[in-house]
Amino acid sequence: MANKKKTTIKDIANVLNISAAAVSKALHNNPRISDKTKKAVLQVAQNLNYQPNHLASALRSGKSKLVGVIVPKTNSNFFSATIHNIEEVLNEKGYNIIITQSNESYKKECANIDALLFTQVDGIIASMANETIDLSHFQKIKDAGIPLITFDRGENDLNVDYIGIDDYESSHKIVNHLVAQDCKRIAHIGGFKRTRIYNNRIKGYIDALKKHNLPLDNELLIESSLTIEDGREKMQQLLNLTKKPDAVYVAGDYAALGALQVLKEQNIKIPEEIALVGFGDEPFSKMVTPPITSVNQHSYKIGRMAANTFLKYAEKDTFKQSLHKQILESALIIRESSNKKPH
Amino acid sequence: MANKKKTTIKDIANVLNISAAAVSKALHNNPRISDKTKKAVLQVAQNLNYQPNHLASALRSGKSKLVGVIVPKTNSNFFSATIHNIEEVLNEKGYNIIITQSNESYKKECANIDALLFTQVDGIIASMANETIDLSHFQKIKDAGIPLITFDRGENDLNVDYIGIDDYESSHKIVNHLVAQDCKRIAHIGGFKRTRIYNNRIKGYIDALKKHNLPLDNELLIESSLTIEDGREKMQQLLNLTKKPDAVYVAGDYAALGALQVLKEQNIKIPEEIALVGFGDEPFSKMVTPPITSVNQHSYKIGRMAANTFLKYAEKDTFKQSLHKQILESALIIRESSNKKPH
DNA sequence: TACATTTGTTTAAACGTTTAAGCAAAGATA
DNA sequence: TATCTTTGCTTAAACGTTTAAACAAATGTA
Repeated sequence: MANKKKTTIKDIANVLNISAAAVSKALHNNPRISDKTKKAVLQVAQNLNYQPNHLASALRSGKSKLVGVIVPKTNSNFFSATIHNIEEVLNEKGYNIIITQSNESYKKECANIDALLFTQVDGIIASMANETIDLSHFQKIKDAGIPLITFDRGENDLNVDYIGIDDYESSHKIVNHLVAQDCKRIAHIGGFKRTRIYNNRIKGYIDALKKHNLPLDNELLIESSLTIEDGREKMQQLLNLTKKPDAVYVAGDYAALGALQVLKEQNIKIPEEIALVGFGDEPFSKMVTPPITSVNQHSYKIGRMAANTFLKYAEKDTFKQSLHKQILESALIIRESSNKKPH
Repeated sequence: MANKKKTTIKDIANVLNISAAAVSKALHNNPRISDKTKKAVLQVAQNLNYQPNHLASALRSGKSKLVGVIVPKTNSNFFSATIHNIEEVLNEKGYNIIITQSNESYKKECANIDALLFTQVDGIIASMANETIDLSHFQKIKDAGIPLITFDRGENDLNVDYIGIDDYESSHKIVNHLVAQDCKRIAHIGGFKRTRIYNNRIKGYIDALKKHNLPLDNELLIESSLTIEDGREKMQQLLNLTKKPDAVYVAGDYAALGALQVLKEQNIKIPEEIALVGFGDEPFSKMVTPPITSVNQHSYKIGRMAANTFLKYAEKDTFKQSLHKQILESALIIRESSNKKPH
């Protein structure tokens, strides 16, 4: 049955013949309330199954104790794990999080921000959609006077905190590894250039090739949406070249899986004929045949750092954000797909 | 810069020299307000960048326009897609959703419920954690007088709405298919028996075997957590049997992937020596080698139905829930891993 | 004893909105 | 003309909390 009347602070006050204010203070363990009263209040609260009305306290205090999280997709291991860690840190401090997904859509991202601001969140932790170029919707968050923390996919122009790995350096690690495997024609199926992290990976790839005096061939550098399907398509495109690559570095594990699939269908030996490297270290990467070399992005640390960065601002009653990057070193996990000489 | 003062309904009223009540009504397009006033209010609201304070209106109206969603994990395609569809339906009706994940933990699920009730959500759409046996925390939701809609993982004892596929029947479809492939010793790596859906799959498996007069061998029926790792382990356990199975039906695609891995490592021909079937139709299932036969759970429809069921209650000011199941027929997607005779 | 301080509470206003009730002015009815 | 209805607004209370200010009683101080 629905619509029971909820117990309020006043009900408790009536039972004990004290004021609502006293009850509120007792519940907040105010030192000016006697232990006797506190005990009585707690007891009655329990008996009446009192549940504080968050809306009322949030309205009065101006703090909702809610933090919004915006991610492109929840069904990636990286984002799922990051969210989990954000939650763990924030729950401990009495915050709850509202997760929203943009599905890589700019429009959805705008809607998400509106919804979160509408809910009066105390801050937002976000990773941007692929589609996003214009940043004015993020400006709304800053205008609302609440902290905005970005991670993985951020933009310098926002002038806020950012937590992520060094994508440029990660590309170097990958190319270095492939060169050490005697690869000479290394292709890159990258993400969209307009997304900063993918652009950095591309830059890192290009610069690393230069460093090793490898020719930079335009047909070896392809932009992709990084879905499984697109990974297949772009791999096929590479195989259609007259001068095929001997290594392919894919900027995402899902697309790498698609690429792997195509290679196997065509009986191309991995890593002997073509070595394959992914990015993101999804759980399936170590489970497919052959296991795919990938880059671990420390979702654990990133989530915790993002949450702690928010908390830093939340404690202050006034603050000013500026571009402040916290960059973690990524870890290249070498597996069979690129390892020609196992120990 | 932080902490700008926000524009309220009163600020608008002051500018126009009318009452706050008139502004509120104008914003809600109340027929008793003149068009002239409405236009003026809208104009001023825009100029002052007025954003309604959701907390205040929610407090006053008793409706937060927020719906809580609880899932075991967001990084599964099924749940991610379901959430997306729930969101789509609810957003259209002015609701926002708060996603929380239990990570299959009973404790976390309790915490999630507390957090959602604390946030004064207008209803909760939930799929239960594997660990959950005791249901008293869900009782809290009913006690709060808000609708509870369960999907995929529910329990009859809760006496609320449930939306899901027919797990029992799905097992029949799988066994029927495997029998048609001439399989005689069909194993089942199932989920935890205490979880209703997995129990139903197990029951369906057993009854289907009986129907086909196949022997029910206890060592062929294994309980698993259905992670990739556990899938590996349980597959190995089956391979260690003196009388190996000639088909394995795994109750989840992640575990099926682990099983596939082990089979391939040991050069067992799929599907000739052992046929493999998964459950859930994760995106990777059609991409691995060989592609895994699986069951599609209609996440699209389930999400929309769950959302619409909630809306049905939300519109009423009083309601009574009871066990009401909406069961969808699942779809068996036959792929190479179990298809001995392609067309 | 007289005054100051501490303790434990109450009163009342506030947070920003919604809404029932009231009311004056304008328009309709007869 | 007198009365009824409609229109367009205002007033004031309410939602459930928090909190500054006030205050009485108890305790401490000299």
